[in-house]
Amino acid sequence: MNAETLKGHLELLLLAAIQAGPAHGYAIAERLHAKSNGLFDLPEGTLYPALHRLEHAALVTSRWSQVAGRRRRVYQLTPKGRRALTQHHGDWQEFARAVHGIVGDLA
Amino acid sequence: MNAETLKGHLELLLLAAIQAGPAHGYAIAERLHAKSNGLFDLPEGTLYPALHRLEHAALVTSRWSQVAGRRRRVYQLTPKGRRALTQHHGDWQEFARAVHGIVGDLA
DNA sequence: TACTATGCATCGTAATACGATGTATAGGGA
DNA sequence: TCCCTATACATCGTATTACGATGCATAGTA
Repeated sequence: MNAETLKGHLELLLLAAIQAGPAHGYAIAERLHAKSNGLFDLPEGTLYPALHRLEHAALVTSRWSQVAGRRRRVYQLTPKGRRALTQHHGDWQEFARAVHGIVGDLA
Repeated sequence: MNAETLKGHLELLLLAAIQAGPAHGYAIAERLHAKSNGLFDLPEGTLYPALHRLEHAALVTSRWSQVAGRRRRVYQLTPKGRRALTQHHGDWQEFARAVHGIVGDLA
């Protein structure tokens, strides 16, 4: 997948993945990978800074968890995050409709 | 519209707009504006560098034109540009399907 | 006269995705 | 035992990008 394709939509995807239930970074990446049929495969350099941005923006909170000797940072949506997700979702639909209106002629 | 939303999809939109028929920069922006119901309103700082990138990549060619005392640079798709458009269109559909698969649960 | 629309262009900035790299644990295969 | 892979976190530096600001020029309109 083109590197630039994701830009501007990553936040939506992460929020949506977390909305499905609290999860740590690795699990979030796996959810996105599975639900996209393998299209999305977030590298660490993309995933973790993005999660930190979400937390900094108070859209998610995190807590440390210890599972089988491995530490995990588990993320959860805040009410603000849920609102942001709704907003992003609407924006996405509007954007996708607009793109379709332009390239739809080709189909 | 969020500034980042467009990222990575601008090339597709421009190619699609030009595919509808040769056009100069201003006209291309108007087509996108109209076909998106006003959502896309490309500023010059976005439009012209992007067109230059397309030409540099040999996806479009340009020729100068003089209309009513105003000079215009008219862009046209190359065969390579047409192929790129097809490719981008496929990529877009794949991407949009994947996003829908992830956020679709919210609807 | 001044403003708006048309039409081109470039520079600098901020944001972003990501490759590379590093650390650490657990488990399986050679 | 040794090594590789998967899991799990993190940061740094780079390239790319969209875009605001700015500038130039013409035509029409208020």
